[in-house]
Amino acid sequence: MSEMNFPFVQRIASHVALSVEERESLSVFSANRRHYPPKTDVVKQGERFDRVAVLHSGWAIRAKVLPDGRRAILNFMLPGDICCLYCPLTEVPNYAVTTVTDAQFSAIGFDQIMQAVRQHPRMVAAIGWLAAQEEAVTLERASCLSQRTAFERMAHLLLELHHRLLPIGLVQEQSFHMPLTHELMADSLGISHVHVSRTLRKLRGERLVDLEGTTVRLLDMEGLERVAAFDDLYLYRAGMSPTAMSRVAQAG
Amino acid sequence: MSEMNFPFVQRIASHVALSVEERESLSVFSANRRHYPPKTDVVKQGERFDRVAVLHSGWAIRAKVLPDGRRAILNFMLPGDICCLYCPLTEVPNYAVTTVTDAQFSAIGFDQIMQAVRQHPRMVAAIGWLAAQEEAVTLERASCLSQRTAFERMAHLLLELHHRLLPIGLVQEQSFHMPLTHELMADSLGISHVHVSRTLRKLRGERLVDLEGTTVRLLDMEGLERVAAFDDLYLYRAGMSPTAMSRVAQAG
DNA sequence: CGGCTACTTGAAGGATTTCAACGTAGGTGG
DNA sequence: CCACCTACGTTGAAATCCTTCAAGTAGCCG
Repeated sequence: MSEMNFPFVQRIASHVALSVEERESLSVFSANRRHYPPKTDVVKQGERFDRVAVLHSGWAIRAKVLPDGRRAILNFMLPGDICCLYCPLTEVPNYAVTTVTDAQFSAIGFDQIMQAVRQHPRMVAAIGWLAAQEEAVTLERASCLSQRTAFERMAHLLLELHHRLLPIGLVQEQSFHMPLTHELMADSLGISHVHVSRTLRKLRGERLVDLEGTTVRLLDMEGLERVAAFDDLYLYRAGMSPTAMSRVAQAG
Repeated sequence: MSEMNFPFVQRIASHVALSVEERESLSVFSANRRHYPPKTDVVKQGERFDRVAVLHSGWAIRAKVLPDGRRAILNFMLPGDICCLYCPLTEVPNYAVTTVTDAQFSAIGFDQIMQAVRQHPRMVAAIGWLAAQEEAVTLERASCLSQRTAFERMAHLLLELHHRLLPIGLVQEQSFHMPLTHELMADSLGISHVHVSRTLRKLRGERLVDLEGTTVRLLDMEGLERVAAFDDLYLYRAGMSPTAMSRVAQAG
């Protein structure tokens, strides 16, 4: 086995203690690894796609596009993220997955996953854990759109990215690389790109964050969390409990 | 087996041809059926809950509440809906499930589900189908919040409810019972309850819908769909393809 | 009948969008 | 190397959508 430590494995391993064999079994999620240039559709909305996708490197978005061109970004995908878990079933996703930067994806067939699950029942928990996190991120975004002001949403987004980049080693001293245009943030936060600019300015003005090019530095985490009503529990940081583990591992 | 035709089964059967045995096997989802009065928490946000919930009758909401009391309704739950699919894993949901009307819920243990799956591998597809629909509804709601105006959102909500109530026999001649207060709609659409009132008035003014008490009548479906940019494909009405069926049924 | 909850309406205010203009940086071809 | 182009970011001013506040109505239930 080549490199058994890509972000997907990294994230799971931080929640579930994996045996060497289990770890190797996860390599199916690294199969068919393929490179995509920026702004490329990996999965097209409304077109046939019957696999599960895993992002290994780079940033991507999952988005719905309206007939008139308006775009809603459902969530940002970071290395190790999974998506399209129901595509083997529905065969036609109602959202698109599009790269933001250069990115590497795997598209895994359902049969390959089930084979790994049969060998190692705990795979169900490993996959489910990532799926639950994807759901959690998306639901919290919906809650932002529904209830928070633009200012609060922006603060929340930066904290969310911080908390998700941390476990895959992409944060150094409260700062991280964020390769997003204002338009991407706008479509994610449900505001105009002009207002993104103003909102970021206000965050800087209040000494909550600092921006240098594509680098974000969170100057005042507590202040941000207060502004955003950020509750990091929603990301299930605690890890998987032994009881949940054993309950779900019965699956095989 | 008592009554093998509750909405949960009804909806699955309309997508998957079920054998008598499979149908009976689905009765695990009717176990522990329990009644809840209106405005009662079935699942509490942040408190332990490690089962899968199924709504048999009545209306409910799935919502996130912010520390300061603001509430985002993620989706409305209708008879036959499933939720908390990841709760056996996460053990602590980051959302609440609350009844709107009198309602009957089942809470099913993960082991019971897996037992049914072992007997009838197609159960995976049946459950997955409902889960995919829940996800679809929630994502479309997020897209409404992100990109649509209050007017469009309201039109979209009414169409969504219509399309979801139809397959469980709760629509008569374009009209249906909607036991929602303006405040519930407001928290779902991300607008104030005052603006819900005005928005409904406008919909009536344009002869798109008619309201009598809690009964909604859609007067102009095409007009509504145009206003809402409604694409009913997102609900996967087409049903499950044989290829998807066989692919996923390998699970057992 | 009183008290509650839900709905409605008007008026004022605030948050956000739109429009328009300008600045900057990077990439390409002459 | 410069000219040009395009994509991205910024800023101001006006317009719009929506919220908040306040007050009034209607229905329901004790």
